[in-house]
Amino acid sequence: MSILKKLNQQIEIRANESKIPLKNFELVKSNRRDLGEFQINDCMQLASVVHTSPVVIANELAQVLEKMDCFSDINVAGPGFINVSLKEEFLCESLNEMLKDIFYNVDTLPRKKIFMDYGGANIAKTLHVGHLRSANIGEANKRLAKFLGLEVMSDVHFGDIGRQSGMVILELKRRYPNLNYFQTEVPDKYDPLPITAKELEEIYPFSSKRAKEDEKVMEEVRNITKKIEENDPNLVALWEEIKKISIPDIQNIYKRLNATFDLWEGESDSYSYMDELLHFLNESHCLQESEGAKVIFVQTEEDKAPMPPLVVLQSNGATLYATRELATLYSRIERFHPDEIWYFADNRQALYFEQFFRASYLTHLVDEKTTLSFYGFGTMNGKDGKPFKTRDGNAATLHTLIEMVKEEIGKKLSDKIEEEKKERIKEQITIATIKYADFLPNRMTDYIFDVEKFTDLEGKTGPYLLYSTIRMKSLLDKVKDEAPHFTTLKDSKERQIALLLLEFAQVLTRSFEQKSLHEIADYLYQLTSAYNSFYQDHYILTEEDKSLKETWIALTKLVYQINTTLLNILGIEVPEKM
RNA sequence: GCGCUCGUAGCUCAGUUGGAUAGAGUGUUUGGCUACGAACCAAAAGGUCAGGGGUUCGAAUCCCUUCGAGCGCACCA
Repeated sequence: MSILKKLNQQIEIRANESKIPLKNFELVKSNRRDLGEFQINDCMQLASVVHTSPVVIANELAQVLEKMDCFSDINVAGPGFINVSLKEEFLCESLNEMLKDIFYNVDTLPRKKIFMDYGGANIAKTLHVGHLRSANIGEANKRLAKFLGLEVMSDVHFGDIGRQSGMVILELKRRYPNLNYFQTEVPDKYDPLPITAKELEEIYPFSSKRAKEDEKVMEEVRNITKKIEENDPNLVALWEEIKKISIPDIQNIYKRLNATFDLWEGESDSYSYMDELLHFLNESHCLQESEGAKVIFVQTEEDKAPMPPLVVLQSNGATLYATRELATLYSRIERFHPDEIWYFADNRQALYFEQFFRASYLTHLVDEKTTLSFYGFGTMNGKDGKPFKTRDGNAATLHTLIEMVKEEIGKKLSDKIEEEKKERIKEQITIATIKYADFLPNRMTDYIFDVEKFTDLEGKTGPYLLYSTIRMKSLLDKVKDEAPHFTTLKDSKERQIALLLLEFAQVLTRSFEQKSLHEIADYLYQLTSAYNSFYQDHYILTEEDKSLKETWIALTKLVYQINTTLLNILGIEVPEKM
């Protein structure tokens, strides 16, 4: 159990023994550092429960704390606040334990199996900046969950079938009508595809625009889409070829972003479970006919707003996104038996996921013990507040963003780095810059995509964290033979770092609960910046006071460990030099 | 129309299970490299927490209301 959690529990138990009914007690980091390191606000609320003045309760609680031997400077202030600081010995002992094993200050979780769905790239559409969030947030949550002791598994869940396939194939047919995929009989051998990944990227938006402008074209798209679904051998073969062109590109970008997936499956993989699913849904008697389509009604009496039914089969009998999602869920439950399934996607899909979840429970596709969760994230907008588009009207590709940032990094890279290492280091700093900038805002809120924000290399940025962490490493390399140990913590800058180190467990737990990494991102900056300020004040290597020097090295070592641990959770690599 | 999210420093964002004096980065002005890596450190200036009302010992945070923004609302994904 983490240091502060242990402390909180002890305080609560002892307070209860003294008839002070503290509940869910937590020491709060003080925002009045002049009065103490932690504050206790609970006495004001307790006053109305026990019908005593808050100051009287505060004084009683202060006496309990006095006996505990880990606090100093206990004082009651204002309407009933208690301010306390930690004793130097307690702080040193705690940090020494943490130095031995970082998990001394981590609250691990009971083992559970989590299946995660993030990424969501579409075949034949290049990844754009909007895909950054899903990859980053999903991957970091996966790493965080694993770090806290959960069993996790992830699937990229490609959008590899559906209307877009109809769109792309129709346009391909228009441009290359003589390809033998388009003849009626099945050829002995299919023609090689004459297109590159680059052309593929251009085809989808082109075709999509045509279909939107002309209902006849849209009808053709629907027909082709349906034919693929009905297993038309030529069209299926063609689509498989298109996937082969598209997927390596996508995988490459995910790899660059350090996003890893245990499964590289797609919506189309759900087809092998489709018959079973439809049979299951029929048996559940939840499927109803409405306006020619087969739907599941998911509205309940408690709903204040209208909740549209989930369409499972279109009027023409074709499946859609929801159907494939249900089939995918069916297969995941059957194959992996997860305790929880987490979906990471844009907030705009919130209503859809609500329908999908309700349908899943209603039909008993999942039982009540299995938790389905949707974790939405904000949209990445341009400066005009609308989803980000470049000047030519298309969304900026992730590839372009990465290369743009990389160019800036290249300009600042130290000349001392060996030529053969430069490329790799440049890449590491680039990815760190982009990822860290993406992690800073809260998961839920929309944020403005600004190239300047991503190409900024100073201040609260990825390069700042890398630079500082590398500098710590460089220092530690110079003192390898010393035995670092906390023996004294008096100076306010050192104590501030120490308090931040104690907070480590809480930061992890809160981030995990909220599935938002901005707290970890912010904590990394706070810790690093507190350390840098301390670093500037002292020359560690030449310090003559031995116990002071040992403590400072211990401090450096622990901050370094926390930094590398957290950066790793965020999916950010630390280069050896920069 | 109904619903969801939001409005905090010039800009970009934290802070919302109610706590004391609302924070950071950036930008502006200024100071610090012959000592462990200056992609660093230090200082100043910058606020009607969109407006109004309410709840209470206490509100950026909870409730009501006005204004403003974005998103979603069955055969797309």
